[in-house]
Amino acid sequence: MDLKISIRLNEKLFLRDPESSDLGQRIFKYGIEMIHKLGLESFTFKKLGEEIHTTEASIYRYFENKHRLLLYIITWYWSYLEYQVVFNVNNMTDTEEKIRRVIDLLTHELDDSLGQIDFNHKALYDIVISESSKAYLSKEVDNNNSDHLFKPYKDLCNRIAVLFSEYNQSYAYPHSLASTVIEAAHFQHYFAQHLPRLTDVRNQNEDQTIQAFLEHLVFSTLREQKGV
Amino acid sequence: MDLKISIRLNEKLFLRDPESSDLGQRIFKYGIEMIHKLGLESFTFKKLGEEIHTTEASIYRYFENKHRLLLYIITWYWSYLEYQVVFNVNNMTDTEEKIRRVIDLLTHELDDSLGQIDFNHKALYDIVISESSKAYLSKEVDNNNSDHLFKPYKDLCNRIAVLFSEYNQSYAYPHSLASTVIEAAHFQHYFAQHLPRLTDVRNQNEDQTIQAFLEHLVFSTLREQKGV
DNA sequence: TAATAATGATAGTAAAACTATCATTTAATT
DNA sequence: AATTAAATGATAGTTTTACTATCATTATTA
Repeated sequence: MDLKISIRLNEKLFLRDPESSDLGQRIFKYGIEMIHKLGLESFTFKKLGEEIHTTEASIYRYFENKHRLLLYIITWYWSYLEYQVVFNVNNMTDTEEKIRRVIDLLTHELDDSLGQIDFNHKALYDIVISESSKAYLSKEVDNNNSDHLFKPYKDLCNRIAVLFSEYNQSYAYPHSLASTVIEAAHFQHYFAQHLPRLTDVRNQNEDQTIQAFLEHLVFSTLREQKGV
Repeated sequence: MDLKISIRLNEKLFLRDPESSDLGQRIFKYGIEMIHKLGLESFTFKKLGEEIHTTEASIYRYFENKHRLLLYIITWYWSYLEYQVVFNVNNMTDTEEKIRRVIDLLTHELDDSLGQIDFNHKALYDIVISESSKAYLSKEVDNNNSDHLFKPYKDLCNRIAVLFSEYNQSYAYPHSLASTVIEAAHFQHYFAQHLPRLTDVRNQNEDQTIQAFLEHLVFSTLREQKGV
């Protein structure tokens, strides 16, 4: 079986679809690589152009600016992750088990067992951890939101919230808990790597510890009021 | 009684102490105002200079760049907040009550009952919500951390973690829970204002709802294992 | 009152963040 | 195979940002 699932992203994210050409795909692939290496602040289209032997101007034909490229990359991640969530949870019957699986997916880098990904997904996960909030923490948020650019994030969040509600119908904050878990999964990683006094997570077993922390957090919170 | 508590911040945050002169204080005060208005990305020292009738060059004598100014502002906030926590919790005996008070402080803008603050503290709180993570999400994190620039944040986090441990000695993740609560307090506000589908918090009673969400989260989590 | 420090005024540089133009290569259509 | 259209490359140029440097002027302090 050699099916290629391709993720269609909102057309407002780009000027020319990067999936549609070799150059576009290189911009995506090496964009991830270079944002990872340089950080968003030092990353420029000029530098990316040099790396992939094209010009600044050519890259500008695909993306309005580097923030849009970041948003595209992050959105790709949200979309793929939601797909993974649906795929993984699909044949499970137990809600608790589903939630555990979701937390597992959130705390580890993307799984490529289907062999879909031809870029550095460790780098992508690192970018998600350290740059993703910059995708929405900007003055363009409201405009971007009107253009539905954050839909994949919201969809993912909502899917998790639905599981929480399924687990405990009387819980009042399923969406807030979902977004908290998603965000916490990321910054606990970041803190473990850079500001260890803000976390109890150690470098060894980083993923598992975060997973354990979040599982405990979620199930304690959801059980508390169960049946009340 | 007319005491002026002044917060001494790490000297590596600035080139010349902004507290020490009228110009420095204007940079701080109107820096908050303008970052709030323009967002960090569009904010420049040139624009700030025009606003306060000084020159770009003069501002550069106080701060290396706008990120340092942001870090200074955010650090000021962490320090003041820790002071508030200590002050407010001081004469309480019940740990649960202390924790509730801390969550209350985290979810509301800074209290100026002492009349210490002569700048827009609503704007400061908004900046903390939408810009503070940019203070550490950069490639300079590790260097900044070596210079102890995040100490106030860590101290605050630690103080909260200690309360959590006091409440339940067997809880394994007090620091992670503390940083999660701090961060969640901010982005739940942000989501309520800009991406409402990521939260259950409404615009009315925003602060109280976030407070209720976090109290429930914290106490459920801490109670779960109590006595285990 | 002299010395010192802070600020203002001005200028300048390097890089970032774009936009524009036109030639050339590649791909699609007839 | 010839024609046309689309994508890319090459080059150049503009505006803004993010600084640094210099020197004159205005406050402070000794």
